[in-house]
Amino acid sequence: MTSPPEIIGHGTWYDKAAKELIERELRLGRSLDLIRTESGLGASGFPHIGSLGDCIRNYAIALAVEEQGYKAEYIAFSDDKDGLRKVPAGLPKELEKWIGYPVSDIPDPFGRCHESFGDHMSSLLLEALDVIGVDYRFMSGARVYRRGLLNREIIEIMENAERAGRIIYEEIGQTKFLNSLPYFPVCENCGRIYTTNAYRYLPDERRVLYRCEGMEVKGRWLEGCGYEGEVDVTAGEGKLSWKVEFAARWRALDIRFEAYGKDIADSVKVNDRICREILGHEPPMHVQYEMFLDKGGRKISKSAGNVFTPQVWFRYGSPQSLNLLLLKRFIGTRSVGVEDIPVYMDELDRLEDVYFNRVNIEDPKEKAKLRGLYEYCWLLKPPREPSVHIPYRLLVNLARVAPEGREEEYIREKLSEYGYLKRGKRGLEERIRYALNWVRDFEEPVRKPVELSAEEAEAVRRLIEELRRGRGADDYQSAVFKVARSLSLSPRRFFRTLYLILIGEPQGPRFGPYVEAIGVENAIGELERAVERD
RNA sequence: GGGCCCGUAGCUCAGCAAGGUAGAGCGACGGCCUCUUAAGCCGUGGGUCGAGGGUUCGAAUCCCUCCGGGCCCGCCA
Repeated sequence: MTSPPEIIGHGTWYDKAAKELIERELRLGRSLDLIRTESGLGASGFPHIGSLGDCIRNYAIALAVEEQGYKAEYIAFSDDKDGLRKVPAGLPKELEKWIGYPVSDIPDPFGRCHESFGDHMSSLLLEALDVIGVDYRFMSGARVYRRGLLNREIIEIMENAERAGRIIYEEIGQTKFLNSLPYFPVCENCGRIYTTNAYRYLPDERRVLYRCEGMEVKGRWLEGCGYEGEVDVTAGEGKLSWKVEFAARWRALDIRFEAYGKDIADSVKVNDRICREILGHEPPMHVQYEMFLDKGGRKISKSAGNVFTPQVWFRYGSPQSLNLLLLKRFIGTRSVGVEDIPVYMDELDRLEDVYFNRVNIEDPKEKAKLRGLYEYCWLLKPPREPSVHIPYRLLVNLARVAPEGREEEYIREKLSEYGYLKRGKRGLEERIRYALNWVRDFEEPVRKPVELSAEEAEAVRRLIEELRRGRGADDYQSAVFKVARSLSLSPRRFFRTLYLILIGEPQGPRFGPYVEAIGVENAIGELERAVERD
């Protein structure tokens, strides 16, 4: 009640969770030499913003643990032994033939840039982690199985498969593993992993007997090849079902924390019990969060198949602004789209103002939280100086009207005029680039031919004459009124026409200075084209 | 069938971890550039925080019930 507001770490949710995590490990009496967090990286499709969220949040916990004075490590585990279930949007239909194959066995559809389909997909996510500056230890599921890192766990689970099947049934009502082993061998005949049914385990040889009988994948029946075989479960020729695999990973890799999306909540629930009851190991601390949803409606990028990827975000916004989206809240379903990027860019500026004491926050708890959030957006390596702050919308508006060929120069001039550059220009170049990308990608097609009435065409012709005679911004500005008066045209309407011709918008910057900025010859050129077309 | 989240200004949402005077953006409205151009600037209005109950000196925030909306999982991962 009246207790002083004791602030943990940087005052954020992450610091509190890290503290709980450490207290839990102390209670369990486990070594605190190295606290590992983990997240699984899907490798069967384009990494979505949410995939990055899995990584960043688990990494942020690792950072928070380090802030409490312990060593921590974040493991990015690629689920590349998983089979392909669906051809991702934007990729050729021919890939259908690879459905059911482990994604690490499928050739890279983009050519030779990566070893496999799975490798290509997970590397997209790793690239994003590198851009953001996440310090991770990468593990490939396929390689982990091949190197036998999970062998002890696989054997224990196979030996107790019946109990595992019962636990799965009790927790989520799934009957499949009452009759099958929670292990998917890669079929030695056809190479697929989802079509096999492992029905018997031979403990002495550590082999499973299986039939390639087929399985329903995403509502479609995937026919098996009928092959019957047996495989050594320690040879990396297959994988554990997700229902038991997490548990194996947690113990073998000594994972102490894993936050997960609610889509895998059931699997986590089952794996917690498997881990405790079969592997005799206390599972990691968990936090469940909601999903990020696509807003839809807006085309993002053809090559990415309309998936909202981190790479798309980086075209229009900074890595830190993306971190802000991913870190600021842990709960609540959130629909995200590119249209949200400006909001997060501006919000990050506000946080930066708080961090550098440019705005005062009375409540110390509130202040600590906002500062902490800012620091986590920078992964605890905040800059020493603030960047230049410009409302994103202003940049976009300037980018929209900037004369072709000298966009950056024009924007810099205007910003300077508006007084935005007084406190330095740190990060200005990137901001201009984001805004220009935004305009190029989302606002280009508005420039359509302007239909001119005979009167308007005449006005434009007269204006061209005046502009040729004029000498400077004031002359150009007056010319508009002069011409309008001479033809008893409403200046308002005439301006509208001129802006439509020059920038494709009914309104724009002050005419005279703008003509000077883009070069009077260029302006005349545009106007001539408009009358000729007419 | 099982589970999770949300409901706050006209709209979109923040605030909720750890209770202390209700916030932002957009829109609306009014004003500002001395030749009828605003992307800009200044200002105004606007909310019984879904409903009810509980805890508390104090609840948007914690607990319970209900109503409304959304999402995830259901023999894959």
